[in-house]
Amino acid sequence: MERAYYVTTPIYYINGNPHIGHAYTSVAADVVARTARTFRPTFFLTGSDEHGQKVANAAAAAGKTPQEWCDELVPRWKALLKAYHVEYDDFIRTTQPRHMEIVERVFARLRETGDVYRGRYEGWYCVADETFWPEKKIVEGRCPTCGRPVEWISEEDWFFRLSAYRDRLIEHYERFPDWVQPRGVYNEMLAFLREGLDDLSVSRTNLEWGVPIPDGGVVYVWLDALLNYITAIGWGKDETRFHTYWPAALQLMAKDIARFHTIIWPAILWALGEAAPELVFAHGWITIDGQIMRKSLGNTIDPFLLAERFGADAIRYFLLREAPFGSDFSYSEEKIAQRHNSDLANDLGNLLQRTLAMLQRYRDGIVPEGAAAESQLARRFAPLPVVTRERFLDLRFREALEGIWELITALNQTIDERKPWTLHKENRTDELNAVLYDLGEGLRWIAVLLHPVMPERMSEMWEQLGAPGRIDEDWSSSLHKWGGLAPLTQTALAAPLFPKLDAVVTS
RNA sequence: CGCGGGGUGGAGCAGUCCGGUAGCUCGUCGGGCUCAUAACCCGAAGGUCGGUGGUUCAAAUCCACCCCCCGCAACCA
Repeated sequence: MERAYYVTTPIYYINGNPHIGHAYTSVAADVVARTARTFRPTFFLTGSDEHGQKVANAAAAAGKTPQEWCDELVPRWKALLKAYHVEYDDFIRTTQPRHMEIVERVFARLRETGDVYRGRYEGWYCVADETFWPEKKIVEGRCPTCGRPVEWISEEDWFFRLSAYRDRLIEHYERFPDWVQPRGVYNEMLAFLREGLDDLSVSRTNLEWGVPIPDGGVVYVWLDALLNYITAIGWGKDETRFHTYWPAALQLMAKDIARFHTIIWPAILWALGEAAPELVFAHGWITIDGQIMRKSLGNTIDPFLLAERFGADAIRYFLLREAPFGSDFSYSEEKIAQRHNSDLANDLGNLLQRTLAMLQRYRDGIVPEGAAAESQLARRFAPLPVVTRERFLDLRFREALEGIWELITALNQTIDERKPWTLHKENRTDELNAVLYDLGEGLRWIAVLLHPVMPERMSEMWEQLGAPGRIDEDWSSSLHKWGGLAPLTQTALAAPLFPKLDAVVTS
């Protein structure tokens, strides 16, 4: 089987409800996956991380068993993905046998190879916060966050020999300077490596909610969770399938968990004799008034409400257009509304509307024969599909969208310059037909190119144009040349695709 | 202490790696058009690119120092 394009999101930790940040990562991964799918085998994995202390606590607080708690929450996360039109190929749960069995085997194997060994973990521990604190953070024997006295804990644990992989990691970073992106994260991780690495404790003796270790305790959730990326694709079970996907083409996440994916994860993979992923991309945070969105700050955004208010496609567009992917960016409903109105309603939606209205008025809604090959637009935008695909796959979403918007602007300019209403009045039929055809064809291109970002709305547009074939075909055939819109097709003027939002509702 | 990110016209941001007329969106002002969701198109005003010094024929971009904002400082995930 042909090597597939394998893309992953983190598996989401379900100790609470999803917020817009979760949708952000998933949407970005979805756009990449949808783009890849148009021309090669693709596998998009997402899922849920269900073990660990916090889930156990959340469940206990709700008076449920951890498993009950997870079973109730998972549908909510799947609903989020559905609400945002995220089309994943598999959703893995770390409580599934297919995952847990493999985690047990990995743990056993790492013990055999000596990468996991018995050691003693000691440190200052705050019972209330369930957190270990480094010596220098302790304030007069008290927890720096809650102020309660900390205890000295000393227990037997299993350790992963992370320090042994330090040199190889540094080498890998130097040899593949693009394997971690964006650049800032790469620099930070490399600097961290150079400071030195300690071994990592990978067992928890005082916890039961996790993958059990034969001699007692459970596997540390991060080791458990990271392994999902390979348990889902058949590691240790189906070598052929596994190697069809691995190494992953793209592992996507927010930058707060970059360290786990760019230092611990490759070391684990190497310990298992596997390759590191090809690209780990850690994107920025969504901020509100310069503050990080956090449950504890009470400023999280309910993604379901947001999708309802603006439409999922408009939010998808906003998230990817507003800032360069990778940097933090500040969120506000006002900005969403502004983007929606100026880019989607005014530039794009109105372009579709005026085009269909003219087709309706001058040609009974029938696409005319056009002098397609000689079109200026055809020549100017011929390279756009290749450029756009490249940008989507490189996660330069903003640049990709800006490029597509050049076509939208060019079509609006064309209307202004060629004045179809004048051509009609003066009975200059050939010229009018050529302009109308160009507009229809340009919109067909736009629908195809924007489909990965706004699948629902672009499919509607596709139908209104009466375009032939499938919108998610390989671009090298659907956009091979200017002229794919079949003449004599019936178009359908409909209600505005992106109705303008009058007032900005602030919550 | 240290590490990382940021400080660019009224607002929000590109550009900085690989020096060479400072760009985009929104807003403002003026004009055009009437096919269209009071939308679209054209033009204008507005910035000594945080500060100081240095390298250079030339610096937002490279180097040094300083100021301000934010994050990290690891085994909670």
